[in-house]
Amino acid sequence: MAGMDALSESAEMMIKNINQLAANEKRVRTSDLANKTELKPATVTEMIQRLGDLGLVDYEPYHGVHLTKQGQHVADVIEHRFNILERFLTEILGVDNDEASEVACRMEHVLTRDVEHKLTTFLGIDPEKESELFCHKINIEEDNDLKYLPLSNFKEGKKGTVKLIFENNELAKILGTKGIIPGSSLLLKKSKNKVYTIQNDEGELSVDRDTASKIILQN
Amino acid sequence: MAGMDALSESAEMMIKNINQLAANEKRVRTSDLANKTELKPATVTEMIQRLGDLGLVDYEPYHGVHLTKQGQHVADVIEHRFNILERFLTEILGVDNDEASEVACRMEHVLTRDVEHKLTTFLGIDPEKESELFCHKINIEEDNDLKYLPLSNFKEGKKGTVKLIFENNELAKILGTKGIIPGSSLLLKKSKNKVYTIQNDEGELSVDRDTASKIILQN
DNA sequence: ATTTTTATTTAGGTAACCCTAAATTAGGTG
DNA sequence: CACCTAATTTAGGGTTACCTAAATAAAAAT
Repeated sequence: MAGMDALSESAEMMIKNINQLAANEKRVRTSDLANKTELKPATVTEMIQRLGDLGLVDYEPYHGVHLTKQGQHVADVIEHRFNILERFLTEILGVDNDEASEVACRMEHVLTRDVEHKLTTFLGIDPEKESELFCHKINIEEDNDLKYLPLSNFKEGKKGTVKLIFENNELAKILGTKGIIPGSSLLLKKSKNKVYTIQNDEGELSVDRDTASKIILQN
Repeated sequence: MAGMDALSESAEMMIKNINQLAANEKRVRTSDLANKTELKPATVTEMIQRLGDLGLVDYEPYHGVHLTKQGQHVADVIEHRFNILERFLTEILGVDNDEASEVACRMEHVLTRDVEHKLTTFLGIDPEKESELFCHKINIEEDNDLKYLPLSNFKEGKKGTVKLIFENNELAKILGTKGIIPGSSLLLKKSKNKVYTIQNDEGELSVDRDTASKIILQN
């Protein structure tokens, strides 16, 4: 592919903003971008010219820009990374929304594919839903190298150790009565139609995907 | 304070490298920095001149640099952020060492104090040890806004809900028999001499700091 | 102590990002 | 359709962060 070098943060931000404004209008105008980015129009023109040269946007002087297929892909990746980071910061660390948004917006540019992927699975996001939502296909390949993994992303027939259980107090209690507590082992017998059938010393039970996403295992 | 604007990533990296080389020699030479950073000597000279103007290094032409108090503080903050990020990436996400190191090295420049702090407490690091290790005093103030918090960083007399229990399988089992499972409530009665005395429906028990750092609560 | 070698700095150049001010184009108005 | 206004681009300037090549200072060697 052409232009495979890493894009600058500024360039990625411009693409992100073009993508966001493109929701309203087909061709995004220079002044709208200037407004959104708080840059001067002249600066925006310069940037989109550069992006045009890189084949990331289709730029017609005096008539705005829109993302090329390649540019759209970049936008989707950035968008996804932002969402993942923001969720991690707010849901797990408890960072307040504004700050989480700002920090995520800076971090999104330095995430690698692998870290993004691992963070995604750590958050227990359904890969299917994910690709719907973010238009960014994540290849799930082998996750055997991931230390912590939600049950929802576990493989059939795989055995793991429960490391932690997220969120739902009721849920945790119920699972506890079935021997599913941190430290215990379990086997994922079947995952079919979003129903996860697990087996442990005390027998078998099935849980839904939402529940499965809250049980974090080590494989 | 003078020069309170955010430093560039390049500037922060240079300070970090000066600090690391300073372990061997008092005054760090241009060529050593050039080697370590893979920049040309002329570039290094230019950078350290800028840092000198900012009061971050003490620069004597032809005789190398060393960090000023102010520069040392920047180095300590960066170092700490790097360590925290690296630990999170390897220990929690299971990212492999080389990639974790690289990503942490990029992310360290965009972490805010608050996120750094919350990540630190999330990892269950003892604030005391931390300041020894990293020479970077974290003010622990109010952590009431943090959703997830290890017992080791909980306040005496505070009640919380167990959200998850990390790592030690044996430990989790034992805690489980005492009613400490995700979803259950507990009260931290006393934390003294690194012994944490907790109370719940089933009675009282005491745990050491290491154990306490593995019990994550929601307050 | 002078010379040679090596380290360092200065000088001058490029590209990315930002700006302001001046030119230009597009699009609506009379 | 010529005109005016608002949007846009071009021209020209500044800073940071890199570079190479030339000059200079320090250190080592004879």
